[in-house]
Amino acid sequence: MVNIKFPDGKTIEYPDGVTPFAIAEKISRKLAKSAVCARVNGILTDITTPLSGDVELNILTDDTPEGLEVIRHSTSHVMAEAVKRLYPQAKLAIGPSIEDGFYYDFDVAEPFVPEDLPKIEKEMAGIIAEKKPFVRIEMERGKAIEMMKSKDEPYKVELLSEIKDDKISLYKQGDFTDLCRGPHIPNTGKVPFFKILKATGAYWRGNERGKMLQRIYGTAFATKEALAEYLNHLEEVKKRDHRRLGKDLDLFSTHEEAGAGLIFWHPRGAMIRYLAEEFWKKEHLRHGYQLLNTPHIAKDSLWKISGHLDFYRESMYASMDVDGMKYHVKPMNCPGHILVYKTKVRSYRDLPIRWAELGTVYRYERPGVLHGLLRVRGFTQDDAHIFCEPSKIDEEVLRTTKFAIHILNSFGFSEFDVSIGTMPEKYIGSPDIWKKAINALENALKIIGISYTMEEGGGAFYGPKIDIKIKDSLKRAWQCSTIQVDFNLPERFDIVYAAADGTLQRPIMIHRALVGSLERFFGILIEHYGGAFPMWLAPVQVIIASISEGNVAYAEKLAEQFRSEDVRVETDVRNERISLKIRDAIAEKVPYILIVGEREEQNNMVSVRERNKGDTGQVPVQDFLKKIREESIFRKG
RNA sequence: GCCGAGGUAGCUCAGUGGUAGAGCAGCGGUUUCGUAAACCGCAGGUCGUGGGUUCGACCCCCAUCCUCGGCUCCA
Repeated sequence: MVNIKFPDGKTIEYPDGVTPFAIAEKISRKLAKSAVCARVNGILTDITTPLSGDVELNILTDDTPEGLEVIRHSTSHVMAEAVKRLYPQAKLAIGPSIEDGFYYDFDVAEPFVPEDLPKIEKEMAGIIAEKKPFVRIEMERGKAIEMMKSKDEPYKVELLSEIKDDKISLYKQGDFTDLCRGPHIPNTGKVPFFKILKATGAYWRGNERGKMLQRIYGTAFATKEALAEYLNHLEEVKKRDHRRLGKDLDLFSTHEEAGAGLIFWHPRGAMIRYLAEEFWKKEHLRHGYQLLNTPHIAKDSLWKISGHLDFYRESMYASMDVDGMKYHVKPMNCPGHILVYKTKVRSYRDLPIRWAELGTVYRYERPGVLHGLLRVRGFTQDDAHIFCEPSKIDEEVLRTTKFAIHILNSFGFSEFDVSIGTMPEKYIGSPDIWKKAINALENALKIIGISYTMEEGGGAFYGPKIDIKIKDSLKRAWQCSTIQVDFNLPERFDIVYAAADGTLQRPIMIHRALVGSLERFFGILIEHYGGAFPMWLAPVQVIIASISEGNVAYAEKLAEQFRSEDVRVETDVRNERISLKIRDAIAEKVPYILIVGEREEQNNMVSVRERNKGDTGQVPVQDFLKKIREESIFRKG
């Protein structure tokens, strides 16, 4: 007999060799139907594995995260079988479940083309209809290697030869056998609602110099609704794509003539940038920073001292000749700030010095990685460098982190993922000094009470860092803030301050960016708001639309009045119907549309149409102005 | 950088070895209109760029630039 302990604490006896599935059937038909796998004494297993001894049992249904993962993993096996049926020459690599779905990598002579995907989907449907059981097979590693050799699956052989255990497991459905830890769903008929999404290239084991394989991505969900919802979500993401909205809303462009990854800000985009910059500068001044401006190019001697020519060369553009000397476009602002520091003797009384600059830098990014505003070659960092006494490092990191969160909050973000990056392989400075810095970062985060993760090896070459990722309205995470301690540059540039005891001491430097880069953050903002910017950032806050020719003068008079009060207003006095003007203004995602005709003109009123609310009726002009004046100040989206 | 897909009018897209198309936007006219598309007309393209094959290339081939989906990278 086996004693089964259930999650609710009850223990029931079953005959030896009973399977979780049989137990589920006993409990209810519904449970048996939705059961996907089981957790037996904490270990995920097949639902068909016989049980013995005393076990704690969790039956996992298709609506649990583990259940869904198993479903997706099994679907990847089904897809692999389908591919092998259609393309017998294909070699299998790996096929895990991932967030939101799964993929499988194949080595095929001809890359998959989009037309292949429906064929594969159809084949999968056939396999699913066959309801073939997933059978777990355990065997000696050597035997498995033999088997995969005989099947001519070199990638599986390679994987097997690296596994430490002698006993390995395989899963078989019909004639298709794959190396796999499991668990799996009981049979292929249990694959619920799936979709193949795309085929791409991917390196074997992620190695750039390795073989390029072909990867097929797909997803699967327990219910039709969940799949539909996910596909819907993908549509929503597409609709909010900043490249799409950037074009539709006339915010920015890139140009083949100018080069890849170089952004041109159009009037409306530039207005949003101006508003963001203005806010950013004011907040910095309020938080104890001073502003700096430094040049875009500098002689290679500067980059030699900073170490960039040694450590950052791949990301720097080639030098240009100026009077027989080599100059480089700057990839970072820090050396410039240090030069300013060095212009006079600094006292401990001057510290901390906090210098901020919206500094434009240029970095070489490989052509394949460029992406709209999110990955570019020229961008403006919202940079700052803090020079402080070593004893003040905790305090400054704390301050900076709080400030970062304040700024991000102001732009409408309130969820964060925080991590600390530790010493990478390529680094400068002593390990001891690194340890100290990491402690400082951890202390600061502990004091604030933010939870964080450690990213081993995730630091910059010159020091450890705190990274803050924001979550946008679609729950996607974006790296924005970074706070980096630097024990190294002060050393390289030999910067000092006069301490209280009259000795010269080395300050600590903290590099930090809050929104990261203006280009990237702009892209994030566009997607976060779906182009519908809050009042304080909206490039056009109000469109005044005239009903007919007779009201044009009134519309323009109002616009002039609004403009004099710093309202960002435009008029639409085209010879068009009001419904067309409303339609166009809605497409531009303008917060307020004011409709003015005879009725409004006579009483000095406006008819208000609010974004997302529709027609909200007539109000006196002064009332409307008062309302939007207040809204324009309000931040946090 | 690697694998794949793509680049035709301002935008979205059709076309396919034999004279380059539509809708929207633009411009002109008519209409003067009350909350998500009035009507008529006009104009707009060296089909990303450079070579090649061909009697003839938007179409086929090569190179190159740019974009997209991934991989890799991301101080």
